[in-house]
Amino acid sequence: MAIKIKDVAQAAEVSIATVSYVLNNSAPVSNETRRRVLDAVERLGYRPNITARNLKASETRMIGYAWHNVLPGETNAVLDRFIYQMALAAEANRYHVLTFTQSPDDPVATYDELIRTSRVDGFILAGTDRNDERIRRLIDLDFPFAAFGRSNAEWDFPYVDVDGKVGICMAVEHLLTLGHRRIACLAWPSGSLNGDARFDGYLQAMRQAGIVPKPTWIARIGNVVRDGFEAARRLMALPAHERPTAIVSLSDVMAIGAMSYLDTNGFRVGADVAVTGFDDDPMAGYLRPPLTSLHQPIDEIAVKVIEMLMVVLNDQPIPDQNILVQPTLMIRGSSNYPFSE
Amino acid sequence: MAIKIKDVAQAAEVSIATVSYVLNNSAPVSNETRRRVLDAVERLGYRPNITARNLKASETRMIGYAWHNVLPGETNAVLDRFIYQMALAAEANRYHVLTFTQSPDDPVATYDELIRTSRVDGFILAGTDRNDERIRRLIDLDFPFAAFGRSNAEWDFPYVDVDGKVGICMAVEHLLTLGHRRIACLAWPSGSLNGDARFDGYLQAMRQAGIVPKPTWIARIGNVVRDGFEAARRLMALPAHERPTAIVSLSDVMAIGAMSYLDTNGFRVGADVAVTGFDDDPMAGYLRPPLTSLHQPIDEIAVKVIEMLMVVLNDQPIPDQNILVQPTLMIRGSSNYPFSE
DNA sequence: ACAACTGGCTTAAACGTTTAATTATGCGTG
DNA sequence: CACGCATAATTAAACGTTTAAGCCAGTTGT
Repeated sequence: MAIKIKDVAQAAEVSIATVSYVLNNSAPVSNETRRRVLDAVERLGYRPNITARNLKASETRMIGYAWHNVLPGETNAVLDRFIYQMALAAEANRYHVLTFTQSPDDPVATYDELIRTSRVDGFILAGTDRNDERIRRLIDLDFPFAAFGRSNAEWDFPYVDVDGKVGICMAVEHLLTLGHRRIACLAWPSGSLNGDARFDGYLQAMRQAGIVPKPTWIARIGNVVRDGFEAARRLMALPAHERPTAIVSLSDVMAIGAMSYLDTNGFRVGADVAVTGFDDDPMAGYLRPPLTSLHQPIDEIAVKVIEMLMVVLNDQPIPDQNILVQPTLMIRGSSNYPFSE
Repeated sequence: MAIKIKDVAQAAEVSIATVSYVLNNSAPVSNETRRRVLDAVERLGYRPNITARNLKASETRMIGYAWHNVLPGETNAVLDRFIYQMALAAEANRYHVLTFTQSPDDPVATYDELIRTSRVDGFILAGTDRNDERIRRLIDLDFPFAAFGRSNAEWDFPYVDVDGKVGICMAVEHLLTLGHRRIACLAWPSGSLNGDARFDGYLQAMRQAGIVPKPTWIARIGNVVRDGFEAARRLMALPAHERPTAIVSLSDVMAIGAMSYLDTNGFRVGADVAVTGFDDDPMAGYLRPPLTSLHQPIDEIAVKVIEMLMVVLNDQPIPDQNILVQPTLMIRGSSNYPFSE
C-alpha cells in the first residue's frame, strides 16, 4: 500500500512519534534528527493518511453542500458558479467539498445522516427560504454552517445574501428614467423569501415615483420560460392605455420567455417594450437584443460564505455575520432606448 | 459527542463486537441478543462513525471529480448536469462525491494529493483529451477511475463517450436534405480529440454527398460567442456564389455567436442561412429562432460511468469498458426551412 | 463416556495517526 | 559529586471501528 509513518520512522531510524512531531512542528526536535526525518519523508514520498488523522482529531476537513435540484433541461448558472468558487475558497483553507443531493420530500434527512456518520465538519447552504427546515435543524443541533441566502429574521445564523429588493428598485428606477410609466412585473407566487423581497423592490420604486401599479400589470407565474411567454401575451392584450411599455422580471428565465413572445408578435424589444431580468445569466448578453439584468457578485459571495464558516469552525464569534451585498444593473439593448408617448 | 458503539454495547449489555456483528450481519447472533442490540441502537440513535470504519477498511467511499475550469461569465450546462446526475448515481451506491478544483498548470498534482492522502477510492474524469496526463498517471498508478470521454486509442481504460463524429454527420445530412450545398463549419483549432472527431463528421458527410468544402468555409476559432460572431461576418462577406447557405457549428456557443451576427445584419436565421449547434444547451430552444442542436444523453452517461467505476472498485473485470453513445439531433427553427436557389 | 464439533458470545489486535506520559542524556549548580 | 533541570528522544494510550482468535456450554458421534 501507501507509505505510512512507520516506514518513515524506520528509514530515518527514529520513533514514530518523532516523525509526527517533525511533521506537525508540535515538539522540539534536534536539527540533525529533523533533517533525517524530512529526508526520509522526501525519499519515500510520504503523505499522512487523512482518514487516520481525522479519526484522531475527530474532524473530517469536509464541507457539505447540497445540490439544488437540477431538473432536466434546466440550469442554474449562478449557483453552478457559486459551487465552483466555493470549492476553490474551501481548498484554500485546506477543506474539501462534499457535494450531495437532497431528496425533495425530506431535505433534512441527508444532512442528519452526514452529521451522524461524521462525514462533514460543516455545511454551506444555498437556496434558503422562509422557515427553512434545514436551518432550523442545524441551529437546533448547533452544527456549524453558513448560508448563501436569508431565512426567518428571528433566527440568528451567519449568511451572505444579495439585496434583491434594492436590485429590482434599481431596475424600475432605470426604466422610469427612460420615461416609462406603465411598468409591469413578472413575479413568482407570493410566499418565497427571495421573491417577496424582489417584488417589494418593485412596489417601493413605483410608490416613490407616485405610480399606483394596476393589478393587471402584476403576473404571478412560475420560474420557467413558458410562463414568461404567456404572461407577456396577457400583458400585450390589455387595452392600449393600460398596456405596459416596460416589463420588470424577477428572473432572467421569465424575461427570456417574455422577450420571446414580444419578438414573435411584432413588438420590438427595447424599442416598443423594455424588458429587464435578474441574475445576469452568462447568456444574457448574447440574446437578441441583449438582456438588461442584475448581476450578483457570486465570486465574492462564495468567498465570504466560506470565510464565515471557517470562523464558526474555529469556535470564534463572528464579527459580522449578516452580510447583504448589492447587485449591479447591467444595462443592455433590451432597455436602453429613451421612451416617451 | 456522538453516540459510539461502546455506548450501544453498554446499553444492550453485550460486548462491542456483538454490536458490530449484529449491525454488519457478519456473525451468528441469537435472536434475543439481536433484539436487545437493535433496540439500543434505535433508542440511542446510533450511527457508525464513517471515519473509523474507513480507517479499518482502508477505503473512503468517496469519488473524486475535478471541476472543469469555470471562467467568469461562462457556463457548461452539460457538465453541470453531468455532475449532478453522477452524484445521484454515486449515492445510490453508497458513495459520495468530492468535487475539487484542478490547477490549469499542473492538473495531475491534485489527483496525486488526493490519492496519497487517501481521500478518495476512485475518480471520474471529464473533459478528457489526447495524451491526457491525468489518464496516463492513473493508469500508471493502477488507481481506479472511469472517464466521460476518450483519449489515446492505445490506452486501455473504461470510458463512456458521445459519438461526436456521427452527431455532426447527422447535422450535415439534415442540412443536405433541406437542399443546402454550400455548408460552412465553425470548428476549433485542430488538435483536440473531441474537436477533431466532430470535424471529421463534417468532412465525411460532405464527402459522401460528393461536395468538396471550400477552405473559406472552414473557420478555426475559439469556443466563445465572440469568435462565432466574427466567423459569421467573414463567411457572409464571401462572394455570392461561394457564400454558404448553412453553418454547422461544433458547439452551441459558437452557433449563438453566428446567429447573433446574422440576425443583426439582415440575414434571417433559418430562412436565409441555416445554423446548427452541438450540446443542446437548455437555452437553445428559447433562442430566436430556436437553435437546432445535438443532444447528449447526459443522464444515461453519468449512470454508466458510475456503473463502470463501481465494477473497477470491486476488482472485477469490466465486461464492456468502451461505450460510445449516439447524440440526438433536435431540429428547431434555426434550420427547418427547405432551401433551394 | 469422551473427543470433536458448534453456536453464541467475549477479548484483544489492528487500521494509521497524534500526543500525554515517561525515560534517557547531558549540563550547570550548590 | 550528587542533585535538579532542561532537552530530546521513546513508549504507549487513544480515536471508533472491524474481525480473527479464544472461550464456554451444550450437542453429536463413536
